[in-house]
Amino acid sequence: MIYYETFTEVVIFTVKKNKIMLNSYSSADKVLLAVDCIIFGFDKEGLKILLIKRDFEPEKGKWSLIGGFLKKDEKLDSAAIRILDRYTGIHDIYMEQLHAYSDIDRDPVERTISVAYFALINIENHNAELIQNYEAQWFSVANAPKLIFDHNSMLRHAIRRLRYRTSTKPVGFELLPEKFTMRQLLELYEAILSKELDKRNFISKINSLDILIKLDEKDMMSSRKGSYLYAFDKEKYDAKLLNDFVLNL
Amino acid sequence: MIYYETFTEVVIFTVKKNKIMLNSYSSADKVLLAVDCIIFGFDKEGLKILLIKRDFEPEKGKWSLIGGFLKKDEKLDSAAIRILDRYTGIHDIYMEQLHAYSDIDRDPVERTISVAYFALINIENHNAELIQNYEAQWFSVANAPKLIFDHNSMLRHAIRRLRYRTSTKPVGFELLPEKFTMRQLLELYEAILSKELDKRNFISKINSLDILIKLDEKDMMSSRKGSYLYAFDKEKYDAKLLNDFVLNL
DNA sequence: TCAAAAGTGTTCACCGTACACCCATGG
DNA sequence: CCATGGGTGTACGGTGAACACTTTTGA
Repeated sequence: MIYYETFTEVVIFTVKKNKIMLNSYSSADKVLLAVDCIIFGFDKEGLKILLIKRDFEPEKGKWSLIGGFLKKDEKLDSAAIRILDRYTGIHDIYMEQLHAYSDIDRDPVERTISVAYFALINIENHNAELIQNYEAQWFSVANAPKLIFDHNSMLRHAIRRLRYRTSTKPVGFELLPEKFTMRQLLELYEAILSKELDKRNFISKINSLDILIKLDEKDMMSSRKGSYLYAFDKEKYDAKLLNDFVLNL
Repeated sequence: MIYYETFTEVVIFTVKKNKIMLNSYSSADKVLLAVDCIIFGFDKEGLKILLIKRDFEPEKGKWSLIGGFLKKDEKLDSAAIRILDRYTGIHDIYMEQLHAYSDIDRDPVERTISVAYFALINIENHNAELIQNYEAQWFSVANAPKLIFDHNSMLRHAIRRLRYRTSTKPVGFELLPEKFTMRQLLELYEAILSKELDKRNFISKINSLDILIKLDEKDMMSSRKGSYLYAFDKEKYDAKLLNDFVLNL
């Protein structure tokens, strides 16, 4: 095993002259790598995020994103999936890497770099187990509490990304139950974009995407007339997730 | 100092009962964190990237992005700036974090996570020093060589981001010399988007952004008539960099 | 019969796109 | 005088945005 003072110039020259095979970057600093998940959900009250209460010092009692550390033999995507599963029992959902946060003192306990992920889940499918088995709790995005470290900044970042995603992917649907009404879909997009949308324009844009199946079933809860339920055409939906896609709302 | 088996559940419960202040996440794995820079440049031959020849095994003789390791007391943005400066002498340029790459075996020497950055520089301003003092070399993006590790994938990713950035920021200008012709600007955008643009439409869109100053000077090199040189209106330009901005080409 | 939400089309303004000709100059 | 690149304007179609009335039915 060979050790060098620093990588880059030193290593390059030393090795060039001796033609030695490099088999470690031993002298480079190693750091803790955390993964934090911004988990969005949606229900009739609006757009929400899932938080846990930090139960140890420092910052005990404050709310925090769900997070954990990357393991040696794991990639970041897998760590995000593992951490989400551990805290919520949820898997197989939409997740996307957001950004790496690396301010020196962002975590007062120890120098830690954090890679944030954001995830979309539908609350209805998972809420019961969540509340019962885990210490996680849903908060309205609009009035999220103060979070530890730089988590508020991650959240802001994630909301921006989520807004952008609405124009790029049919991402909103990840947040709804299997069957949903047009009104729910509309309100979801309104919550994400935090602006009002015109019902007629919205519906015609959505229909032009051609990814919805209008069911024969009606939801009778919300009105006397009842409103049709919709579901995704899974195949067309997945195609849109992969291919280019534009939706201006 | 207190040690725990793993962070997450174990730590949470142990500490809760004893009300001990946590001052290290000692048992969590630490990893090497690299920073790799995709550096775009532009000249009359088109869009280019700056690469260095890896001069030690493994992968000796192959081309590589410019990279290095994050130091303990440095944030990622600073590392990217430091690494770029070390290899090129260039600083004060546009840089943006791209993505964290973490496949287990992406670096055969040792487990390394890499955070990629992309940067835009104008070749004319820096070329002389670059070629003389450093082992870096410009390659046409269109026929970039095979790169080590997952660097080709980073490059693809960076090109996609750069294309998107053209619609979000007046980013192309970072790549041009201080004074430039409309034709140069057009060709830059054509190179980035790798498609032909209509000269008249392009010019009117650019003019509508209201960030250019038409100089009294002409470039007589390219034609008999000569073509006007332009420069940025720095203030308006910076405002556009910060604020929302849309440019569909 | 009325309250409450569902459902449905049209018009207008703007923007992106396609497209062609004259200008100035050096050789 | 002519070859070369520079510079300019218009017409069309599509899309986003604004906008209002009828339908259904349970209470």
